[in-house]
Parts: sequence; structure tokens; C-alpha cells
Amino acid sequence: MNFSKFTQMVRLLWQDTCLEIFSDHPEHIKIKKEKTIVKNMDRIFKATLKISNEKGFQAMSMRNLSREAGLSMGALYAYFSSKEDLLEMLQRMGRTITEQVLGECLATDEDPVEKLGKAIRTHLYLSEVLQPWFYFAYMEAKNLSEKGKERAVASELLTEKIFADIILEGQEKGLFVHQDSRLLAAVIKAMVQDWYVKRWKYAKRNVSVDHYARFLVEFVAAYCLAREPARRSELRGAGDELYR
Amino acid sequence: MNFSKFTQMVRLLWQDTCLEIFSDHPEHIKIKKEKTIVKNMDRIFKATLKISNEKGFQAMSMRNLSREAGLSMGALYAYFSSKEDLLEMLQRMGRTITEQVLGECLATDEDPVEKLGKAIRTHLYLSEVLQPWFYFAYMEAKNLSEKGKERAVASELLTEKIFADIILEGQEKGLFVHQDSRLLAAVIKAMVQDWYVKRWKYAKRNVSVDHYARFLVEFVAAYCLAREPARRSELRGAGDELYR
DNA sequence: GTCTATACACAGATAGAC
DNA sequence: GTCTATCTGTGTATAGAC
Repeated sequence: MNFSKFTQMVRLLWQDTCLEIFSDHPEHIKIKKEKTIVKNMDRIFKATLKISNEKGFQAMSMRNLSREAGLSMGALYAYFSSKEDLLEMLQRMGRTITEQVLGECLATDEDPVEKLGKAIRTHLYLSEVLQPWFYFAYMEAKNLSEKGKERAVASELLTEKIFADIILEGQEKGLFVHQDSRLLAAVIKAMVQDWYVKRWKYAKRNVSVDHYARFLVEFVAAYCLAREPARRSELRGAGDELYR
Repeated sequence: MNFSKFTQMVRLLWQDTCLEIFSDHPEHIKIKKEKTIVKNMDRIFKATLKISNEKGFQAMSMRNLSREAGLSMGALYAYFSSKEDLLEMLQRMGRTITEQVLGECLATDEDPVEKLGKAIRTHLYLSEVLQPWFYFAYMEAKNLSEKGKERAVASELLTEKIFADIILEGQEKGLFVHQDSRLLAAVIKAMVQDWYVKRWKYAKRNVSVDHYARFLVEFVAAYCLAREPARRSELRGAGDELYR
């Protein structure tokens, strides 16, 4: 599967999930036609992402949203019952898709070395296709309800665990040098997140998602696969004091 | 200088800067006593950081702030002229301190290997002492005015450049393997940022700032100093396609 | 299904007493 | 220097026409 096929797959999933999430809200059975639902939910979500990613979800007024989505305020409230409800629906959108994609893509039993590369690439590809959503989820996490926050944290830890497990497996099979797998997984996740949080920076520098993926994989591999070279221990010794 | 001395130094700088920033606002010459100014500015800043980091700056009302800071709304407006003004002052606080600390700490001409380690540690130490501010600056960047955003981006690029320059120097002196220095600098910054953005995670795992610093330095060093081992090229070849 | 018009709560900001 | 009381705009949400 190349990047363009991957993109298509995710876009279809997005539409299905629009419908699925709307259908789970029994209070809004006013709208009947599936086509209308998908069309408007999509508009609303896209507009929300656009405005929120510019100035934040709290700063987005319903009047803003109404204009950007091309629907009146009255119409908007046929699709969700409150601004908070909209936020939760949108969060759920991305989570549902993410879980589905990662579940499908990583359920193979390859060699840990390849698996780690594939996990990094899959995460990056997904966050590339759904960049606005990933950015949104990252920046608006603290505006969520208590339950929403819990789910966001759980999701963070879950994807981190995917990396950690692969690293552990590599260590057990004697392929990777023995290191703190959880800490390594944490910084891998941090670097993946940087891809969608600082998208503007990489875009300006013409760094493609494949380029970034290749770099990350090599960077991580150097640490996992390398034997300890001469000056490493010297550097490590300098870790406890700021000045020597 | 160890971490506790470093902390003391930054705390003093913080108080000086409170006064300095207040004095630059000529409209507020009502308050005369320096002690009062520092005491209240400090309260206001701390309260702003506390509330904003919980639910966002936009979501913080002046009534919230008034309660948390222990000052009436009327009193608050003796220290700044608008909510936006408060935001800009607070942004400037951290920027001023950051520039001062990084300028002092990195103006040495050591060996690039040591320098890179020191740069990473200094950044981490500073973001550890001023964690609430760094988190705030990171999360609220998009609420800033146009000028404020420009300054934030400039600051991001400046600290990134500090890393990039050291890496370049190491490459030129033949100490580091030749790689994309800018991309490496970008991900180093991403990992440093993760330290203060996901503080909750590392705190729960009992990872100290020194532990994290040591890990980062080793991780980066493995990439900069290592010769290419056997399986690296294999991994890199896998970069263009998601599935092979 | 979608619109316009409106209710009513709460935001930021200030005036003037103490 | 700090407080209380109040002004005025804007926010979310809804009612009812079409």
C-alpha cells in the first residue's frame, strides 16, 4: 500500500464514521437522508477544525462556525446539542479512525526491525492524512470533559505502548541493544507528534512525510542497533552536572 | 552549576523581570512601591499560568483570575490594561528570561560533543524550572497577536538553530557523521518540548530531569557518533513504501 | 431541513467610593 | 492601592416561520 492508496482508504473511513457518530445521537432523528447527514457533518467538522486550528476551539463562536460551514446557527443545532457535544463528537471521529487503522496495519508478525519501521511510518502517514484532526486533538485536549481527557490520555499511552512493545520484542530477540524501552517509545511518539504539530515548519522546508519517516527510522535504528562507540560513555558521564 | 543553583538563579531573574516588564508600561504609574509591584505581578502571573494551563487562557475569565490571584477585578486592571495585554506581558516574561539564560550558558567554545550535551541539558533545566511558563507559551501560541506569533516562531527557530549550529560544527570538525543537521535539530527540540508538555507522564514514571537529559544525550550521540552498522541500510530502504 | 429573530447569561472593562 | 457596583458587548442556545 502506498501513500495515495492509504489516503483514499482513510477518506472513506472518515465518511463512514461521520454517519456512524451522528447515528449514535438519538436526539437528532430529525434529519433522515444519509447523504445530507454526511455532507453536513463533514462540513461542520472541517469548518470546526479550520477555525479551531487557527485560534482555538474556545475562541471559535457559533457565529464563526455558522459562516464557515455555510449553515445557519439553527441548522447547526440539528446536528449536535451543544458546543461541548460537538467537541466530543469530533474527538471521537479521529479516535475511531485511528484505532481502526492502527489495528489493521500493525496486526502482523514480522521481524521487530521491520515492524518498528512500519509502526513509525503508519503513524506518520495517518497523521499526515488527518493532520488537522491530530493537531486539534493535541491542542484541545485540556478543553475536554473529565471523561474526554481520560480517553485522550489512554489513547496517548496506547500508541506509545505499540512502540514500546516492538522495542521490547527486539531486545528479547537479541536484535536491539538493551535500553529503556518506555523512554525510547515516549520520544518516538514525541517526534511523530512534532510532524503534525509543527507542520508549517516542515512544509516550508519541503520535507515530505516519506523523508521525515526515513529520517526517524534511521535515527531510532542507530540507537537500537548500534554497539557502544568510543565517545558515548564520555557524553553520558557529563549528564549529572550542567557545567564540568 | 548544579540544578539547585540553576533554579535559584532563574527565580531571581523571574522577580527582576516582573519589575522590568511592569515598568515598561507607562500607563500604570499608579503603583509606586516596587515591593507591591513584584508581589502582585508575581501573583497575577502565577495565577494566570495555573488557570490557563488547566483550561486554556481564553477560558479563563477575569473573575476566575481575580479569585485565584487574591485581587479584585479593579485591582487587576491596575497592572495591565487588557486581557490581551496580560498575555503579551506573560509571553515576554519567559522570552526575556530564556534569552538571557541561554545566552549566558552557551557562550563558550568547547568541543562540539560536550557543547551539544550542555545545550540539551540547559534547555531541559530551564524548562524544568519554568515548566508552567513553557507549557503555557507552547499551548497558547495561536492566541497571540500577529506580532506575538512572529516572535514565538522566531524563538522556536532560534533555539533550534542553536542545536543545528553545534551539529554542523561537529560535522565540520569530522567528529559527527554527516547528516541533515536541521532535521536532527528539529527533532531534538521536539524531544525537549515533550519534557515540559507531557510533564505529567514523566512525573508519574519517576523520570527526573537528569535522567531524561542523560537519555536524550545518549540517544542523539548514538546517531551522531556511530558508524553505519549492518542493518541500517536495510531499514532505510524500507522507507518509501508502507508495506513491502 | 433550514432560516431569522430573540432570550438570557456571562464576558471584559471602568467609575468612583474608601 | 484596592474594593464594589455597573456598563455594554458578545456568547450559546432556542422558538417558530417557511
